[in-house]
Amino acid sequence: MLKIGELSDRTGLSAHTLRFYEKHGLINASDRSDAGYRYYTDADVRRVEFVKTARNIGFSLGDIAQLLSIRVDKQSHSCHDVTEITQHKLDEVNAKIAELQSMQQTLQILLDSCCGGPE
Amino acid sequence: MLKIGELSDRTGLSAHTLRFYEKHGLINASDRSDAGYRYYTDADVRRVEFVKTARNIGFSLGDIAQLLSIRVDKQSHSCHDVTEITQHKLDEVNAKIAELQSMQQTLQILLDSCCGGPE
DNA sequence: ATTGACCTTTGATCCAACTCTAAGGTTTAT
DNA sequence: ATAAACCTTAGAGTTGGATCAAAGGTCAAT
Repeated sequence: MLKIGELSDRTGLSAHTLRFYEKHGLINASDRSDAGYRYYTDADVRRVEFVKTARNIGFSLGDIAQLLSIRVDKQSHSCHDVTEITQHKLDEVNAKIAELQSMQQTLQILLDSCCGGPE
Repeated sequence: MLKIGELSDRTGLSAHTLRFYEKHGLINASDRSDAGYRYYTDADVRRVEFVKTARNIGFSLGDIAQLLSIRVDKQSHSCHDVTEITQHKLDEVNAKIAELQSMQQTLQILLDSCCGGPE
């Protein structure tokens, strides 16, 4: 079981930010000490990593909460809900990939055309 | 020549946002009327589209300003500068694509495993 | 048992990127 | 020439996400 500082070290997010995420329903400590210290498990580390990736991609905290809730207990969502939300996010992800690939091309052309390349 | 409202219609950004972008050095009107009305060309439309794409991908306004300045007049930057900045952004783009693809996979698995699939 | 590094909470503060408001000037069509 | 639909500016307000501060409690090692 990790304390918040150790989780912070392991994930690169500050303890501040981890508490902030908790307040927004993204990451709950698996346990608390009598004094209230948060204790985290390896599963929590993976959860934090998922949040990091999703944030980095550009999902909002609300979006991430939704994805996590599906990921964790699919049972409690109707099949239709899961499909709808997930498919929607998947569409967004695919659109972003397409835009990034177009930007990638633009940048590559810029790079190639600079030094000694054709204008 | 388009007025700001027409540019807004054409790009889907509000006139507010277009002025805001101007204040931050991203988009300048090609011309002004005597009364100060902004007038835009087709090149300006394309510039706005570039900004939109870059924002959507997750670049900050500062990043975009930098990219635009390179795009517009490569001459005034040293070859080394252009290479450095562009390569850096390219690396970022590639990293984002990788993250998105990993998220894509996660979502796809979630989707497949839901209705009738294996847990 | 005391020190220093950790932890707790509540609430303030910061930043980027908008978004809107107020007070007023301009165009275009009738 | 007047109404409706535009445009101008400066500056204030909002939102989401993150970060900090104050005041104090806890833990591990000496």
